[in-house]
Amino acid sequence: MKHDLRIVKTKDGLRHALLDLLKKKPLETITVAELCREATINRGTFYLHYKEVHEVFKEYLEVIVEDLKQSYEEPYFKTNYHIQNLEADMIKIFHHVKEYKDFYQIIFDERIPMMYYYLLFDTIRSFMKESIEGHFELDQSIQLDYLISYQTNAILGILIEWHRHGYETSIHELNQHLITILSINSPFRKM
Amino acid sequence: MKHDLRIVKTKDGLRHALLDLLKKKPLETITVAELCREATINRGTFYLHYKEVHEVFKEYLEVIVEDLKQSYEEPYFKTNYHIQNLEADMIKIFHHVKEYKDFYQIIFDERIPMMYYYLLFDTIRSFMKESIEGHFELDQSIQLDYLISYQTNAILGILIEWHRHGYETSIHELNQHLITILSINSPFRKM
DNA sequence: ATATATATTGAACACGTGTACAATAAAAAT
DNA sequence: ATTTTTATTGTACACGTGTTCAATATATAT
Repeated sequence: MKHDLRIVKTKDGLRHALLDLLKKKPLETITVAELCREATINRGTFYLHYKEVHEVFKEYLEVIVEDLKQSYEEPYFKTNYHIQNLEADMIKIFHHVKEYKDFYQIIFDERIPMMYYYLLFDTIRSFMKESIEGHFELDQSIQLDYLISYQTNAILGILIEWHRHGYETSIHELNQHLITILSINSPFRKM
Repeated sequence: MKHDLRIVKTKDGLRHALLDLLKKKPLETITVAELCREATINRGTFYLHYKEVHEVFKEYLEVIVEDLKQSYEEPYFKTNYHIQNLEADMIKIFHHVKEYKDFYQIIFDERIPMMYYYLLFDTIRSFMKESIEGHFELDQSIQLDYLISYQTNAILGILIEWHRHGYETSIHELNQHLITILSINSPFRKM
């Protein structure tokens, strides 16, 4: 009753059709009508399961976010919050983004709604929270919120820059940059 | 010949109508047809000047970005790149965002396209570039790109967190958080 | 003031959107 | 195997989109 084969078939058909269309044209130009034509599925049926094309894409994204979580959470010895740890964590994210480059090119596209960015932000933020939490004794937890969002978005800033460089920078080079940035990014360190 | 009154009147009418509609409903739900009805302007005329509703909103944003630039670039004694400077710079941005809170609530809305975020990113990034450039002797300029984007997006991370807290955190408190973050955010500093 | 240039309008078109409904097909339940 | 449930389909509707075109209105230029 919960896994009606008709529904599964419909959703799979739409997902498959979207992937095919994405090879030919950008996400923002794909209409519901076009997607349904490609999938040979009635447009009314689409609206029984989704509200917009984005929701179909979002299902792919959830798989990718799951991969990001797993690649990040794979067991390794977590010592304290220090630079080597942050590097090790981030290099995993770089690998993941490179692997799903085609999707991240869509996510960072300027025509795409912020929701995807926030999905990525929240995912990485939860890792960052794990890494940071408990390592500082702060009075108010609200301060921690700002710190974590600061750090999370800083990393996303690197991904944005990577995106703008067409993902041509190698992961090794990115990691070198990260080390440099983290070493420079000490405000009390006079130059 | 360059300032045809008819064009000015049309554009003003559309801008005014958009502001009125924004008081009642979110940007993403405002259609071209609706905007033109509100402005009593033919829909065909709209398409002579704009491609979508976003382009009308973008004209407001350009005014706001101009204010951001001016509030940031107002003359003050720039010493070196150190924490006090970064604070002074950022508190100006906080003030500016608070003043135009209504617009930033739209910009950070999850349904809105990334273009507005990037517009903000690029604006702040140019300030950050000024602040940072020349204070570090780096071999390749590409490294600087990543550093600047890292720092810029980190600040935007604070704004995102502010947005999520409904802009209820006071500017004074935000600045306190920033000081704490900058003091903590030294990777070589063992806790 | 008149002529010229052009912005605006209204109408029409093909296509997309979101919804509703009865008819049909295909699944699950017995 | 038959019944029951429900997902899918086809059709229709009002509305939005983006474009074209001749008619009109309103600027600018002389």
